[in-house]
This record gives sequence, C-alpha cells and structure tokens, in this order.
Amino acid sequence: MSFSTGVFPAGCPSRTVLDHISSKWGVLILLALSEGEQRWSELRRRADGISEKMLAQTLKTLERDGLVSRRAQTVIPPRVDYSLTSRGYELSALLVPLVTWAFQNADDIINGQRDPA
Amino acid sequence: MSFSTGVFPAGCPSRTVLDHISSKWGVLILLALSEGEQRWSELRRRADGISEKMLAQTLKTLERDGLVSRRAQTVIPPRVDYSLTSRGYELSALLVPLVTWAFQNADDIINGQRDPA
DNA sequence: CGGTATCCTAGGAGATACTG
DNA sequence: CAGTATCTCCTAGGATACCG
Repeated sequence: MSFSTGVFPAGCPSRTVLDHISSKWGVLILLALSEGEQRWSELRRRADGISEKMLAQTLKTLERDGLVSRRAQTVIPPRVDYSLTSRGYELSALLVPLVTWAFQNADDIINGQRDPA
Repeated sequence: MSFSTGVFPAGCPSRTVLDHISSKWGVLILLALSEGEQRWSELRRRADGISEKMLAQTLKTLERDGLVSRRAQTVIPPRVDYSLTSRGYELSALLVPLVTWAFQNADDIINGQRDPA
C-alpha cells in the first residue's frame, strides 16, 4: 500500500475529506445520487429521516468539495437537480461496495451482539 | 445493484452498522488494524489525535460488532492486543480503496474550494 | 500499560415557521 | 418546490484525574 495505512496527521486535508464523505448523511446522499440526477424532494425521501437543514448542509458541503453539482432552473414552481460530478462518481463507485457489504452483514452484526454473560 | 441503492429505512440495522464503521474514528482504527495486530498504545499513536475515551469507546463498539477482537494477557505490565476478525478484515478491504482515494484527492478537494466570487 | 470515571462544552441535528 | 432562519436539545468528544 503506497500511502502506508498508518498514521496520517490530525489536521491534514485527507482527514477533512474523510469526515465529509463519512458523515452520517454524506454517504446516503452520494449513494442516492449514484443512481442519477435527482431533485431536492427526491433526495429527501431517499435519505430517509434527514431533516431539511441537514439535507441543505450536506449538499452544500458536497458541492464545495466538488463532488456534487447543482443545477437550478428559475421556473415556477422552482426546480433544482443535483447530480454527481465525475469526481463524485468516482467516489460513489468506492462507496457502493461498502454499503452493500454493510447491508448484507447488518443483521448478523446486530443480532450477534452477545452480552458478556 | 441488488439492494437498490435507494431508500433504506431510518432505523434499520444497516444504518446502525454504517454509523459504526463511518464514525470519525472507526475508519482509522479499522485501517490501522488492517496492517496487523496492535496494542492499545500503538493504536493511539496511529489514530493521531484520538483521546483515550474515544479509543476505548470505538474499540468496544467494533468489538461488539464482531469486527475487532481483543486479546488481553495478564502480565505486569499489562499487554492487550487488538486485531481484526475475519469479518473486520473483509470490511477493511473495502475501506482501504476509499481512504486511498480520499488521501489522493484531498488536496485537490480542499484547495479547489472556490468561493462564489 | 491499559484502561475507567467524571466533568464540561462545541456543534451536530431535529422541529417549526417563514419566503421567493 | 426548494429552500433559509431560528431556537433548542442532546450527545459526540476532549481534558483531566485516577485505578488494577
């Protein structure tokens, strides 16, 4: 492994990036968008349980990070579509196997919770 | 994609699992351990910036999840080694590419932060 | 060395109400 | 529809001190 999986310092950019993409909602949004461009309201449904505030915040962060792009149309009623940038798509490709794994192993993991009898 | 990357409900096990493994420190610990068994103090150095409290807490969660196993030797001075279970190893294999990507793209992402001039 | 126990606070996160 | 503003609550997480 080239970056030597070991220590990387506390304040370095990779830490920040890691925080953004492994944020509670970040993963879910990225994942939802990996299926294609979607509107605000659709994202809200997909990231089940997210509040408007968190959706807005997460989308902004991801946009600033250049992972998501926002396309607004000034029509009535307003319509805004979000999609992955190419970089975002690259990332989502890495995220999908992870979530798939989590999904497949979730029941085992949670049920297998043996209390230290 | 079999699980249909879309909605998965708010309280379901996969969400919990996702939270555990995408916790701020979870990733770092899992990653450090992917290089092999390590002692408490070594993990502390590797997960640069982690507090004792968070290290203990994270390790417990990961242990409960069956991802990490703990081997204590009752000697003086005490020695405790942590390592990945086979399931943990499976997971870390998915995490490594993700972190590698984050590491490689971090500077671009953080620097490219164009203020909406 | 490998932890617990305790205290404390910044900000993550939800609820509600309002706007272009 | 697609947000912003505000208020509040809660807990993740750090600092410190102590223990087997």
